[in-house]
Amino acid sequence: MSVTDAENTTFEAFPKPTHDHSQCVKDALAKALAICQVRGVRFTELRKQVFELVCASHKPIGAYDILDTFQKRGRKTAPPTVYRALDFLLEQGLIHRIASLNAYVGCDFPQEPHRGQFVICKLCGEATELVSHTIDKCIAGATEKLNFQVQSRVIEILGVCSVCQ
Amino acid sequence: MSVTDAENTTFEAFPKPTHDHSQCVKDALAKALAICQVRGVRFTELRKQVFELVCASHKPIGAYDILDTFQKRGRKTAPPTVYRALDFLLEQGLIHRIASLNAYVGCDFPQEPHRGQFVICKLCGEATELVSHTIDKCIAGATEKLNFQVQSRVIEILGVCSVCQ
DNA sequence: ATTCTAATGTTATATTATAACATAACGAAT
DNA sequence: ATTCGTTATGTTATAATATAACATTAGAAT
Repeated sequence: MSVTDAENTTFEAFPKPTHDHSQCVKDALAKALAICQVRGVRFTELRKQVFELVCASHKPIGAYDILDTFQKRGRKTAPPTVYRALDFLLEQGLIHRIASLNAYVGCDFPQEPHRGQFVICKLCGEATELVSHTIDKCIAGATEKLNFQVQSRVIEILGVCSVCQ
Repeated sequence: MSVTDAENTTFEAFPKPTHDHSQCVKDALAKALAICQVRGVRFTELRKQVFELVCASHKPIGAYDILDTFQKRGRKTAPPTVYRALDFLLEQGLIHRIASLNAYVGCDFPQEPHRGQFVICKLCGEATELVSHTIDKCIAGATEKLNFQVQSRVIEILGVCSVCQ
C-alpha cells in the first residue's frame, strides 16, 4: 500500500516477504493494459510476458535474466527481443531502469509520468519507489541556480532495508 | 570556483569553455597527492596518469577511453590495469563514477568524504558536482520513515547546461 | 639481503547492450 | 478480403563495459 507523508513523499512500504505478491502482479497488469488501451499502443504478448517477469518480484531484474527465463521455457529468444520490449515498457513508464544495477523494475505509479526515485536493499535486493516532491523541489532549486534545463534524473539510494536489518 | 547558496548547496559554476583548465588539473593533482600522503596510500605513476586523464576535462570519461589513450601513447595496457586504478581513485574519493553514463569524473571536493550529486549536460558532456545538504536531509527524511540504512547513493541530473542553451 | 605485501601485467571471459537487416503480424483503406 | 504501409519481432553479429584468475614486479619493513 502506498503512503504519503507530511513532506509530501509518496512511497510503498518496504514490501514484506509475506505480502500477497500475486495481487501486485495482477494489479500491475490491469493498470498496464488500461494505460496502453487509452494511449492506443499495443501491449503485445511479448511485452506482456516481459512485463510479467519484471513484475514477478520487487527486485530489479536484469535483461539477461529475462532472456534466460524465456530460453528455459523453450522460447528461442535473442537479446534484442528482450531489450525492445524493455524499451517499450520504459517509454510507456510501466517500468524503470535502475542504472546502478543495470536492471529493471516495475513502476508503482504508472498512471502519471514522473521521474523515479528508488530505495534499494543490497541484501534482499528489494526496491521501493518514492515520489518525493520535496526532493523534486530541492533539485529544481539547485538546477535553477545553475540555469540548467533538467531532462531526466537518476536517484537511487542503496543500503539495508527494514526487513533485513 | 565553488559557490554556496542560501539552501546550503555547494557547487561549481558550470565550467565555461574558456576557463583555464590546466589550473584545474594542477589543483586536483596537488590535492590528490596531499590526500594520499596523509592517508599513507600510494599515488603511483599509473594511478596518477589515470587520474590526470579523468581530470583532463570536466566531462565524465569512459574506462575504455582511458585505455585507448594509453595504447595510443604506446603503453601496452589491458582493461584490468585501468579498472584497478579507477577503483583505487574511487575508494579514495578522488573521482566519482557516473552510473548513468558508465563513466568517471574527477571529484571537486576530495578532502572530505561525501556522496556525489551530479548535474550533467547531454549536449557538451560537462558535469558539475553539487553538495546539497538540503537534498541530503530530504533523502534522510524519506529513508528514516522507511527505517532504511543508507549506504550509498546515485544522484545524477541530466539535461542541458547554461552554456549549451 | 630477505621476505612479505601491494601493485601491476597478462590472458581469458563474463556481462550488458546495440547495429543491421530479414520476416511476420497488424491495421487502415480500398 | 486484398493490398499496402507500418509496427513488431526474429536473427546474426558485434560493440561496450567489466571482472576472474593467475603470474610477475616493485616497494616497504625487517
